[in-house]
Amino acid sequence: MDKQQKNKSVKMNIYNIANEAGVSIATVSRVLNNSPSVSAKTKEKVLSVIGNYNYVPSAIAQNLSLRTSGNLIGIVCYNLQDLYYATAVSLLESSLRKRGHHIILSCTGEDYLQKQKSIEMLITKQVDAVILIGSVFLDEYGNNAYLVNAAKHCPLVIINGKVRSENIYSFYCDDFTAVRECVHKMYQKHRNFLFLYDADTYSGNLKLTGFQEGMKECGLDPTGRTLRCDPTPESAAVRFDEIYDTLKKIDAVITANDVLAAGVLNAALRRNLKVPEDISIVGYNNSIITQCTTPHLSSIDNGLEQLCNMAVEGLTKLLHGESIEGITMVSPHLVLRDTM
Amino acid sequence: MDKQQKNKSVKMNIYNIANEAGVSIATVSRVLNNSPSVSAKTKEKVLSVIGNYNYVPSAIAQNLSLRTSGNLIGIVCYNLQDLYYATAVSLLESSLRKRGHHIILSCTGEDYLQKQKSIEMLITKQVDAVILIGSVFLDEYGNNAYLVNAAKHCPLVIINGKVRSENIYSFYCDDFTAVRECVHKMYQKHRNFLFLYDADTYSGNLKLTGFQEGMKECGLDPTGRTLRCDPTPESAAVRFDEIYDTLKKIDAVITANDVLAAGVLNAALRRNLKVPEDISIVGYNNSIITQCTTPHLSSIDNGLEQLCNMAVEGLTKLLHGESIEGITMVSPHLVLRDTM
DNA sequence: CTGAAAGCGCTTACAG
DNA sequence: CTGAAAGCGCTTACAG
Repeated sequence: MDKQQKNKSVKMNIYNIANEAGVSIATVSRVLNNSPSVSAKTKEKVLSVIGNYNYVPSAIAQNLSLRTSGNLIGIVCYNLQDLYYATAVSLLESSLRKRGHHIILSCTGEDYLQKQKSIEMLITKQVDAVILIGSVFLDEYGNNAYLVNAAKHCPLVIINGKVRSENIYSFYCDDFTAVRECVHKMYQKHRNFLFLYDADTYSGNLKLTGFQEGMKECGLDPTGRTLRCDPTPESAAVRFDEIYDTLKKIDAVITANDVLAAGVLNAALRRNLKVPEDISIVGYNNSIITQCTTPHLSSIDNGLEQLCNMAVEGLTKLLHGESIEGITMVSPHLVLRDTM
Repeated sequence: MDKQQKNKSVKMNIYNIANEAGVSIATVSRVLNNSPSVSAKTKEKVLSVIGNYNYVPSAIAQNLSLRTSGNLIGIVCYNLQDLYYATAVSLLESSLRKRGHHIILSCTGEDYLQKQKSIEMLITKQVDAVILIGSVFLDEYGNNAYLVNAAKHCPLVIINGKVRSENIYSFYCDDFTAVRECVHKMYQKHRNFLFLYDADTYSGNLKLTGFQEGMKECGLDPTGRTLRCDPTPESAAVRFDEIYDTLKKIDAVITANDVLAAGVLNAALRRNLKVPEDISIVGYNNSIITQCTTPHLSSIDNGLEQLCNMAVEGLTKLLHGESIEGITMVSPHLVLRDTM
């Protein structure tokens, strides 16, 4: 057999290797697993055959045989093109990889059926746990049954969602309070508020209701002052422009993320408004976008890194048989820059 | 056995189910696979036991038994916190998921050893293929041996990298020509060029050399006019400021991505430069950042979506036994907005 | 329509 | 130090 052929990608298994080396599969397995009880000579021979054929044992079969898991963690996320989720997945991935886990990733958007399908697939793949990021949506009957059901197979970790049920662990950011307090703070100088958002996620709703509650507490009426737009700066700018005159000169805007805040800032500058003198703008996520604009955006930092770290730490404990709290909350904080 | 216990998460296997239903595992398997040759009565009985125990068969074991693959595709990417890579992974994931594949994700940064480890892990997990995004780095000997080796096990698809070898398929964007032509275009009005970049990836180098070549063709000396900075707007702004006076009023800046362009724009505005009258700025990636700034950034669109689509299409063909080109190139184009 | 048996690619007691 | 055998959780010819 010439070199050319040896390197051919014929899928080798342990039987082929054993045959070629003139030993039993048990022996091949032993050298694969560095068992001390193999003679140097045999070991060398087997190793050379393995090398020649570029043989790599199947982790799948090893796990089956050893009754061990594949150290797989499923991540189901809402939308990876949103920097927030991308950052979350990135943080989780690196943290989990350091602990010897591997990631199966699925992005599902708002479609709960797709989400359900993804979770079922992950369970089928024997994942040790699944992590949902900002992707808790109700099913057609308005409940979380599909999550409760999934949790019978492995722990479910939810980031920025809250489900109280057996074997489900929620980690979320108190966006409600953050926005509510932000309204109070802005109320010191402003009266004409506007809230812009672009998604009906759990945390999106916390922000929205936080805004409404804050306004009411300040004796203001939130009606007509919460607007949904598409997830682009342009859409935010257009919505802002549409409503600016109607609502008698808006002077305080909070947005559900920094991209929308940038859009509002653009529209405000286009109108020759002075920021923050004429209008204050506060974004959300404290992302790199805040530093891409002139002036830089003030933004609410939702402690994503902390959230992800806590989630992975919690998950690690669970996988080690320890128990953890069902619900963990992180407090966000306002980061002041130039737009407020 | 009460309901409480039934719902307990005892890992069931096909033997337990068969026992409980009073049939053989073959029969259970048949109802699992919807075989027509099971009596309605038996089927019902088995199904009820399966339901009671919330049993889900192991796809791992099924694949082993059927000698089928798990439809797993490995994705190794450089840095998911960079919007460019996040978008790439998102596009690949949704496209692959539609075709019935699942994704194992690994983010490795610049560390080639980590990259190698990730690729080996993926092969061990029996992936059908691995896709590398912007993450081709040379090993300590300055070569790609670890990739060539990996390609003996499954096809390697490289996005924004170029490796010519058996079973390796490269899809890249002609960033060299894009930047080179951009320099020529800017040369119509400008003479004082600057190029800012933040990573030594393959495509990063294409952009860099495209800039140098373009300048030379225009009779300009690129020396000292290419600067590396950190991947933040602030770092870009600082580097720009440092060099602005030294280099006698820079009036044309090209950056390796939009974040850096935003940083330069900030610094320029801070100096009260008029954009684009006093200085033109062109970013790269045509990301959402371009629309977050005032004025909006002109940017080179590297056709990421097209690249990802072509890669997945190519991969699908490969997996169906068809053959495809080893190297595929996509042409980027300049998108003019307000900064040039 | 149903079950016993062999097999997927591995590992590890158990003998020798 | 080495091999034959049983087992991981499945599927599917082969008999009946």
